[in-house]
Amino acid sequence: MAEVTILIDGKPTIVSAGSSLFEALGSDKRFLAAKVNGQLRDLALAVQAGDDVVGIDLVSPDGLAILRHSTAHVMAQAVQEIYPEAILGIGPPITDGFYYDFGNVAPFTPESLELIEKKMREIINAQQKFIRRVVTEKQAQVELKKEPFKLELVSIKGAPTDDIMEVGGSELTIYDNVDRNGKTIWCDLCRGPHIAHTGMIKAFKLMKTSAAYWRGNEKNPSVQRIYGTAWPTKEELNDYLHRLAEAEKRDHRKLGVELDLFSFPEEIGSGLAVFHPKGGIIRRAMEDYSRSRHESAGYEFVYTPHITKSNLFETSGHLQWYADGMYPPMRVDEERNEDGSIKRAGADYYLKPMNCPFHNLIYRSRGRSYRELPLRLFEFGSVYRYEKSGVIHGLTRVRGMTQDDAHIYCTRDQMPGELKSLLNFVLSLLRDYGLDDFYLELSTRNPEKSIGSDSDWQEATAALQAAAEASGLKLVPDPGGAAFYGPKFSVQAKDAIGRTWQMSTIQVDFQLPQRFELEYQADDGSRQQPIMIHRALFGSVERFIGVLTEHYAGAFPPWLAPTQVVCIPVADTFNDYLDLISSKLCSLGVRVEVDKSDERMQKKIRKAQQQKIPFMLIAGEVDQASNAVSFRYRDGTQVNGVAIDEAIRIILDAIKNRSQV
RNA sequence: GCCGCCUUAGCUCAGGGGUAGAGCAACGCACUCGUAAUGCGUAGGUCCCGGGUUCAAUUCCCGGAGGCGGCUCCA
Repeated sequence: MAEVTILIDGKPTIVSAGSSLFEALGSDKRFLAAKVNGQLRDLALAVQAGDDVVGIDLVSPDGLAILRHSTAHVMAQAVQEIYPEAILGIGPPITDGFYYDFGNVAPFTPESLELIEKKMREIINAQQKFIRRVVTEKQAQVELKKEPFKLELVSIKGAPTDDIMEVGGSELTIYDNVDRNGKTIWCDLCRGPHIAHTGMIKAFKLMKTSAAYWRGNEKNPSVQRIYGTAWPTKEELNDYLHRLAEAEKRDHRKLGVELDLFSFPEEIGSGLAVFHPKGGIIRRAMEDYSRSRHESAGYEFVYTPHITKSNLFETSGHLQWYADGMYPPMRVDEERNEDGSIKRAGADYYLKPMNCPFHNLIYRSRGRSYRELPLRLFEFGSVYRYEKSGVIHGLTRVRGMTQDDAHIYCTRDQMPGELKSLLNFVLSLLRDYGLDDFYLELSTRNPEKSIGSDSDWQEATAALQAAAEASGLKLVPDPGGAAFYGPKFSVQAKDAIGRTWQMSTIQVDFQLPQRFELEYQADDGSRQQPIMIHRALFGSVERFIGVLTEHYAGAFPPWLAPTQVVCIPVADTFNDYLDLISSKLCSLGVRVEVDKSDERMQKKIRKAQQQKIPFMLIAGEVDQASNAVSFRYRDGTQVNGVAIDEAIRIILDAIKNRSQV
């Protein structure tokens, strides 16, 4: 038999001509696909001389994606068996799972998901093979005549469609699902690759349903989407479900209720939060620390109103660009005659969606000298944005929020240095709040949604890029993601369970200085336009509290914790002893309570634990006799017999150092 | 804004065409206790709001508000 040489994992290997990839890879069941000359292929494909082959393991990212994509196919097959009228959209793998879109079908319900899961299990048990078949465009059109979405995909083939799994590469392929008797049960247009047969799906679950727009466009018809997940083993599926449950436990909306931090009273309106006393303490501690850091970094504090006449936002351009995102105006001072005609024209006042126009007015309230630059104006500024009802989410997406907003006015020469030191400032402050895993995203110009000269954009983008690179952090490009007036980078932070949150944004702006005709007098006596840098560090205070709540799972470090110390007497005869310690702590500024309720001490511990209070100080006869207390921490560890002075020092140190306990 | 689901005591949730229940929390009494729930008792409801059907609606229907999961959007 003829033999050919191929590369396996880069090593020349001799295999018999016509071998499948599966055979070439030693019939190793760990592999479910292979990368051939850089392209993912089915294992059933025959090797060609000179092929560069790498086996794709089930546990690799590519392997998981293939498994999930194949599971999506099985789901689509199940859906069409139950709802024959359903037409197929697309079904790609996504992070931790997959989805598939269907047209011409009523919304799925939890009951229909159960039916579909059951049908999927039948298909999996039948071990149907995925067989790849190359078709011409004509053939595909004939075979898919009942699948209008697929026909649309066939017709756009050739356009760069790398992100669509159904078509791509140089040829059109259909995958047939074939049963043990060789009969084709179902087929789907797909570029593949797939697992060899459905029996390789060991663990899957349908997760949720949603409506979506065909090809993600609001103008297109709506499709019904089912999300699912699939894993190599049942254990991994269970681990994944467990991770989801853990994430749910740290949901700040849930913790906000349990810890009595904040709420969203229906009476006020959607997306508008109130902070309760305990949430208020966290907020004040955060803000106070931020203020003191800003003060030492050379910022000046300003205050501006929440509403303004429309002309300010006409000057800034917001009314032209973002009127949809603003609350509608209030018309004031209008007077009408008896016939309803206008006697005196009123003025439209708007709630402010941004602080920058106000800061610009402060800048130009008098002449400015180059000696004043960089001028750094800081404000905890409340802004209101009319977010669509469907996007509002706890504290992370609201209609009313407080930005820790600053605008830095500087010369062109100062800009690169200012950006660099700004980024360091931002990162150092975020670290103090307990976030320490970052990367940066650089959002550059969207030509269709922006104004300004190319050279300005290029200069600003280069300065941002240089500052970002100097930080040594990973920089991810976000082409076209910039706001209309200038490029920005944003600091993305990873939380305790690895989720990323967009935190600070740093944005360069040539436009507003021009629109507001901002000037300074340079050292040669000429009048120059300053550059403006916008930056919010928390993004919004509300959102930052939401993120920190989830990051810490409600167990805030002592400096932020609403109650820092709770004193628990073993019996109420020790109340007075703990009162003494508590009043000492209190006089040192510690937020401390003595639990004098009628409960047993175990119950008090449980209560303090549920409130996630950092320090429990327990005292009974043994402690009192030696002028000591016993510590219990949130993780259950205890340190007994700590002398009172030492205990106070431990608590004060943790607060002062902003350390976690 | 779009699609689906949901809304019953402070919280978590059961129930169901004949005006309602549990656990926890709250309050009271007893218990005085060494590291995550002592016992007993009391009180607590416009069953989200408005309209309709019905002898009767918290329950069924329509509309609205709010929430949840997605989609879309995110200066």
